[in-house]
Amino acid sequence: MNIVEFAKSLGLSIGTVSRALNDRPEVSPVTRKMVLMRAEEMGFVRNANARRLVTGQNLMIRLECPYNTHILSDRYLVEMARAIEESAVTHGYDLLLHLGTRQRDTASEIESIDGLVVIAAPDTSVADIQKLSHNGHTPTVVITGSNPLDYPLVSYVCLDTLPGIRAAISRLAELGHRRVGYIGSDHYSTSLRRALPGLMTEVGLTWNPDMAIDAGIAQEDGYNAARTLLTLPVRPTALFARTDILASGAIQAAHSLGMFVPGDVSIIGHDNIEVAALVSPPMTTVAINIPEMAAIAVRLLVSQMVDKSDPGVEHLGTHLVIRKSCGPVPADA
Amino acid sequence: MNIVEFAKSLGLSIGTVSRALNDRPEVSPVTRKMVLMRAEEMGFVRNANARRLVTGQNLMIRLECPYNTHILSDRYLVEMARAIEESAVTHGYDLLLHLGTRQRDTASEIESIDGLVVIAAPDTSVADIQKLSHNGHTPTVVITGSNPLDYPLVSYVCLDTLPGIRAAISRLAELGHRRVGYIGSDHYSTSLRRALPGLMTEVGLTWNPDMAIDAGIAQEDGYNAARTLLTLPVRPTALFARTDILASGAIQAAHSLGMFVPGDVSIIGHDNIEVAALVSPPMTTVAINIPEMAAIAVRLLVSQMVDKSDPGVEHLGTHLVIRKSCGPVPADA
DNA sequence: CTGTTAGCGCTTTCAC
DNA sequence: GTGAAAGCGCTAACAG
Repeated sequence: MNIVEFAKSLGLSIGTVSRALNDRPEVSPVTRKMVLMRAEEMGFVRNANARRLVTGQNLMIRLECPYNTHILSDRYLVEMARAIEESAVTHGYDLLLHLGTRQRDTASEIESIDGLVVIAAPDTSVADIQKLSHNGHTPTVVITGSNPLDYPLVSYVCLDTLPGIRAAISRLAELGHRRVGYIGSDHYSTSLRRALPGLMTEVGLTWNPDMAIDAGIAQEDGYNAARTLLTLPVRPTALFARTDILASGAIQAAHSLGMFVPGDVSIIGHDNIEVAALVSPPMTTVAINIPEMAAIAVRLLVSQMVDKSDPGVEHLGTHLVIRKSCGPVPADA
Repeated sequence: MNIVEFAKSLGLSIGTVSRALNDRPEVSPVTRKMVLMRAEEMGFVRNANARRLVTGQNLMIRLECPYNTHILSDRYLVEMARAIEESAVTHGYDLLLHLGTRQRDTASEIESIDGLVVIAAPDTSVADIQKLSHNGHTPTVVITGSNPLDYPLVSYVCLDTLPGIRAAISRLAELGHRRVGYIGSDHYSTSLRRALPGLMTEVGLTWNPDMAIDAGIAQEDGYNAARTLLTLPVRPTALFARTDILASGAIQAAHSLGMFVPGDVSIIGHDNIEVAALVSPPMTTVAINIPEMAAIAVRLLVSQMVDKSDPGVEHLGTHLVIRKSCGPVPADA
């Protein structure tokens, strides 16, 4: 059934019906109510494609995820997608999903979306963003774990991780630790590596470059790095790992050396992915406020799409989640 | 730019251009090549909404996920989404995402999709499916961890979990275990509870109803159940948990009792979610072939959408993934 | 407040 | 093999 038949069955013109359905002010309350009621009754729904064609609005945004989600982890992705969808829906938008599995040119649907949310991976480049946003012609917001890219035609939601990391190592200092090992990943943040010495001495820890290892991204990398650190002649009494995955490897390494966590060594992770709460012991870690990140992203995007405002940049902090993987420095250390 | 301007700039009629772009046979090879080339050059892309309107094809399927993903876990969801997207894209379809966060009536977009993939949760009902599929009017496939629902107007992809579970406990028997505890979840499968006694005695284990606990779904439930089982006067030497989440709780329970896994107690999970590989020790578990499940789902859906064939039902098995949480029965037990 | 009508951009007959 | 023209179902501008 289309609007013509529907209008006919009500004895009204299609114009009136359309106005009623669109909640326009020019239609009498009585008529509107009647139209709405009968549409419900008869199950009449307007053809979305015709509406999109004539209005030029798709009410659809695309979520573009990196293929390789390493850092983000699946939990991150699902939570992010869920939060973005929620925000999008409240603004009246639907969510189209690209999980990065496709080869073909995405240009084929250039006009089928109103905006784009890109979840950036560590290796996302300016060229990627440029292509995805069609040189900035499609309103776009990029969600990144670090800093904005050098491409000002799109919006950015960025993470300020330093304060949260400072809180993490500061907690270790309060627990009496002095020698804290760092299991890093230059893959994600070379800036942290640079800031770390200052950060550590600031909170009262001793900085020792031999206790900072640039591991990779896999759990095994964390395992190996932790084995190295924990078998040092003068070993660290606590470890901070740049990701929970690395930290979970570190926990396994401690166990493999017959050490208890947190009895013999304290461990802190970063990201608060699902695993963090499920490992044994549950992991103290630095958490990202994903719903807020998503809400900010959608807000930036909507203001580009609807208000035609310029792209913007917003920052967001992290916070420490305390579980059971940290304790006081062991007496014999 | 629309097709009129584009055609004009080529000195052709819109009919010819349209035919060339649609790869119709009636157009001369020379013309076709020219049209395609210039479209690329000039960046001309046809308006998707106009095409959808006139063809009645949306080339879009919706993925409907349960809000509460407990069992499925996020990994399951992401992998499933990724696999479904991949299959969908090879068939030319895009993926619309509903993560179950919305309240409003989905009827508003009834005609904007060609088909629907529903990931069923344990509590998904016939009424849910009926509503989502618009009484079977929208081609639909339901992916379920157990059996088809009593609603034959849609397709189903089902999991045959029993053979995989049999393989799991059979492995425990081979390792010399006799007393195996079961941490179940009637939430997911009451059928397993019924089949278990037979299964256990079949593979050579002793069946003892006191060693079967109906836990809940949270990690803590697995923890509590395992504490109960492992402090029995005559305790089980191995545990099989219905989900990896429960199993991860069981590992923590063992640690809390000063037991080593697998030295003192062997533990097997089910589902092979991300966590399974990351806990300490990495968990032996029963795995689901998610990409295959997704591929089957999309195939069933496409044959409904394109070939107008009737809904079907397909089954799929699971397999055991051996990691490090199982070992021989301890000598003193 | 309501009815009439001109498109939105495309596909697809129907002529030639 | 190509061009002309009739819609697809809707919204919005224009009359009344």
